[in-house]
Amino acid sequence: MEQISPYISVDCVLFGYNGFELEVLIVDRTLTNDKTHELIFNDQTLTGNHVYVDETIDDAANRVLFELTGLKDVFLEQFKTFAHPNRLLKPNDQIWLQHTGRDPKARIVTIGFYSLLATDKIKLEWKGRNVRWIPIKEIGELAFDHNLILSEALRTLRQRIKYEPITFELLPEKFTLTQLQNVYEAIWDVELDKRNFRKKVARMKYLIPLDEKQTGVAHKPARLYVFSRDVYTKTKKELFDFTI
Amino acid sequence: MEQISPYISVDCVLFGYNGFELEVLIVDRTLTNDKTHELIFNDQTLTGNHVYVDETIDDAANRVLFELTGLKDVFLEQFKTFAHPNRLLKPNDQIWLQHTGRDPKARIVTIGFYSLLATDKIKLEWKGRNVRWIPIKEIGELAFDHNLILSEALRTLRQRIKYEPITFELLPEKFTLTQLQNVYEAIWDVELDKRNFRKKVARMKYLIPLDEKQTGVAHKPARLYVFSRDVYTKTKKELFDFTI
DNA sequence: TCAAAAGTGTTTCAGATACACCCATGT
DNA sequence: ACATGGGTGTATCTGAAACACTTTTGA
Repeated sequence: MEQISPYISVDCVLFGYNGFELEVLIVDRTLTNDKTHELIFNDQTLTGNHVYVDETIDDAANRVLFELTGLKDVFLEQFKTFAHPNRLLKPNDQIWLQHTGRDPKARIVTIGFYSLLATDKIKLEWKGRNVRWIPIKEIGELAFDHNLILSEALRTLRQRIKYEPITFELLPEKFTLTQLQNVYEAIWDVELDKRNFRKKVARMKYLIPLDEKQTGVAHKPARLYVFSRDVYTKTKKELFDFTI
Repeated sequence: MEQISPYISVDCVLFGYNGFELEVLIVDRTLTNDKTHELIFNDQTLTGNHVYVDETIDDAANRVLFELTGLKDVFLEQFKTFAHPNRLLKPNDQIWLQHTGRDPKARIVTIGFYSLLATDKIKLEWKGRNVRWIPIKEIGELAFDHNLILSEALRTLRQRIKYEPITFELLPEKFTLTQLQNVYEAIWDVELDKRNFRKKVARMKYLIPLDEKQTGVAHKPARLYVFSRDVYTKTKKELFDFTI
C-alpha cells in the first residue's frame, strides 16, 4: 500500500445528463456506531481521493474516475483549489474524520476537478458507499465545503462550454442535434431556438453527420452525429477577440 | 510570529506593462556561502509566500501584494494549482530549501495566483531580495517550476481579458484609448486596427471619457478615460452564447 | 389518423473587418 | 514647418435573433 500525502486531496465534481437535467454524482456517507450499530448520521459528499506521495494530483483525480467507471482518458479538468482553514470543521465532518482515522485538526488542501460523463458509465458503488446521480437542482446540503466546490464547478462548466466543445462528453458517442441542444439548455437553464442552434452547429466542422438514424422512436427519427476531436484540433483557431 | 502551514504555498505571477511590452515581476535569488561569502548561485523566481496556519490562501497571496506595494484590494485571482511531487527537485532548489531551513524532501502544493499592476506601484526590494520587471519575452530559466506557473498564468490572462474588463489594472487610473489598445496588443502579441478598436470600446459604457487631455506630449493630446467598475457591474449581462 | 419530434429558410439587425486622411500639439 | 500620434467614416460581410410550417415515424 502506497503512502498517502496527508494534507492533499482531490475532489471530483462529476456531471452527467439524464436527458432532461444536469446531474451530479453524489455518494452517501453513513456512519454507524461500531458497537450498537445505531445510525450516527447519514449525509452526502462528492467523490474525492487522497493523493499518494509519489502521485500527481491529476493521477489521483483520474483514479477516482477509474474506480467509478473502469475508464481511462475521461474528460477531467482542474478548476479551483479549496484550502480554507475551516473547511472541515462541521460537526459531522469532524466525527467522520476522527472515525476514519484521520486528524480532524489537520488542514487539508483539496484541488477541485470536474468531469463530464455519460451517466450509464458509472458503477453504483464506490469504496463501499452508495453512489447516485442527483439532478443539480435537487442537491441539498453536502458534507465539508462540497456545496461550494460544486457551485464553483458549475460556474466553470457554464463558462467553459461557451468556448470549448466538451458537451459531447455528456452524451453517447452518437447523438442527435436535439440531444446536444438539450445539454446546453440543461447546463445554462435556458431555452434555445432550434433553427438558430442548428445553423450554429452547422458551422462546426468537427460535428460529423452520420448516415444513420435513431431507431425505435415514435416520431420522425433524427440523424446521428459524432464529434471528431481530430477535426476540432486541426481547425480550431485562437480568438484574439474580446466581447465585453 | 504565526506558525506556517509547511505544505502549502502561494505563488504570484505579477503582470505589468511598460508602455511597450507585457512584463512580469521577478525576484533575484542569490545564495552565498556563509563563511567564505563565495557565490553559490544566482537565479530568479516569481514572488511567493508560505501560508500561515489560520490564513486563507487568498490572504496569503494578498500578503505578497501588500508587501510589494503597500496596497490592499489589488486585482488578484487564483488560476491553477501545482503539486507535482518533483516540482522542487532541481539542484539549486534543493540547496536553497536546505539553506533556508526547510525540508527539501517535503512535497509542497502551491496555488498559483496572478495579478495585474501598474508598474510604478512596486517597491524594488522584497524580503531582502532584488525585485524587477522583466519583459515576458526576455524571461529565462526560473527556479522551481516557475516557468510552468508563468506560462499557465499567461494562458489564463490571455483568455480572461477576452471576457472581463481587467486590462485597466495595468494602466494608470486615467488612460488613453491608445494605451488601452497597446495593452491588448502586448498581451496577445498582435496588432489591432485603431478604428475598429475604438468602435468596440465605444460600446463599453463603463469606459468613461473625461473632459481631460494628455499634457506635455509632442502631438495632439489624447483624451483620457477611466474605468467605472460601478457601471460595469450594473450593465454586465451573462452571455448564453457559444462561439466555437 | 394521430401524436411527437425532426427538419428547414427568410428577414432584420448588430457587430467584424478592411481601409486612408486630416487634426492638434511641441519642438 | 515638420514630426508625431490623435481621431474619425463607410462599405461589405458574417453571424445573431426572431419566427412557423411540413415531414416521418410508431402506436
